[in-house]
Amino acid sequence: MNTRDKIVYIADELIRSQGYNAFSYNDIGKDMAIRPAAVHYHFPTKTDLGLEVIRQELARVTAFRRQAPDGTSGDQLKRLFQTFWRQSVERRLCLIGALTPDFTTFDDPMQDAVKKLCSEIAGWVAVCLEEERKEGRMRFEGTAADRALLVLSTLLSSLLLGRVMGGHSVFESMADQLLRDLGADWKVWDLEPPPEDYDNPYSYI
Amino acid sequence: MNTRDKIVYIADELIRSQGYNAFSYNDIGKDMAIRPAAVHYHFPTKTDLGLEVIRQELARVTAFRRQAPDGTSGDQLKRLFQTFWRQSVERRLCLIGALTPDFTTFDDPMQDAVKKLCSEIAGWVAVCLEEERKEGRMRFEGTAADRALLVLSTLLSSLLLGRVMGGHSVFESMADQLLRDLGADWKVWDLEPPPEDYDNPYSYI
DNA sequence: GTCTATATTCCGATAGAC
DNA sequence: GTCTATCGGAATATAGAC
Repeated sequence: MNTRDKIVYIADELIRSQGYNAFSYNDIGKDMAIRPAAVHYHFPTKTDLGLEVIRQELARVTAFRRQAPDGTSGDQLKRLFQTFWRQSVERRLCLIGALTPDFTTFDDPMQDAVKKLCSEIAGWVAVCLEEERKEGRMRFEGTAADRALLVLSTLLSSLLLGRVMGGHSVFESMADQLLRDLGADWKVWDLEPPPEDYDNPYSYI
Repeated sequence: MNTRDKIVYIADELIRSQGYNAFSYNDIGKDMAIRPAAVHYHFPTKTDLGLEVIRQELARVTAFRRQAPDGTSGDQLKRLFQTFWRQSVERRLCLIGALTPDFTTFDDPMQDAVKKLCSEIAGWVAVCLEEERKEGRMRFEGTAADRALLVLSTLLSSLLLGRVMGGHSVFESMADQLLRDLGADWKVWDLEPPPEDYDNPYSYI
């Protein structure tokens, strides 16, 4: 992995574990044994770096969706839950949960990117939910877009609360209730242990 | 209101609108027309100030619960939803949503206080949910404690996502789904407009 | 091209004036 | 007691060495 990608990788991890405003170029430098200023060569401003972290995340989601066969919305949702499960175990947040709290402190380009991140992810989940409902494998009232926000919220908050209230039992409990409310025919416990061989292990969202 | 309480009041507002790590003593000073260092007289360290913000919030919740008549768990939940509705309109976060993302950057006393904040609020909601279920006014599977986390998560995230994805329609949609899943006999739209005459208008949680 | 040394600004915190 | 002047350090960012 080249220096530039390594910087993005570490920034991604730091954003999820400490928050965007709490990490510094110095933190990145320490992890890579380079000076903070060297990071500025690759990403002149912190916004440049933040935008790239978000861009790569969205690229991974897009790639995943593109290579997913038709009619696998259920599997895609399982993968989503798996990913959050893994984040929970490693006590990290998803990008949405890590970035939205600091939203008002961002400059315009970052705010736009965060908006796009949220809407793209929510849109993906909505498509999956709609198909699952159409196929009779899930049931819910209202629009799929509304329901997608509820799903995302629960997953997102389970990571926030899990870190504070001890253990990933929080994630498991909340994901379980969520799936029950949706009438899903699978449970969190059915899932494989979250895989560790992603291109970027902190994917997706 | 004396200087000390005014500082706490403004700190509370800044934490909810910008996040804990993003606000400074300088921001407080600007709002009050005093120097940043004057704030240090009242609260030597930022932790001292953060702890007081949390303490006052919990005191308000405790006072509210104490003065609430028996058998009003439904009304208490309505008040909770009302409060979140108001925060949503004013584009602020609840304290839990504002503090938990920065959790790993806090020192021990702040971490303990945030833990206590979460567990106290969740405990309150759990008691209300349990009573509503017992009285047949709500229905859900699993423990009330687990369900309380789901309720809290949804409310919390609706504020996070609402600021980003435009308008309080996010809160209204999510709260509506939440109440439907619980089988509540009331809807968000039934609630009075959120009152503005609290001791501290940013209450509770 | 890539990184180091350095500047600048702002943070939280202390010492001391009134 | 209450607040102002100021410190030491860390943050982002720039200028220039290799």
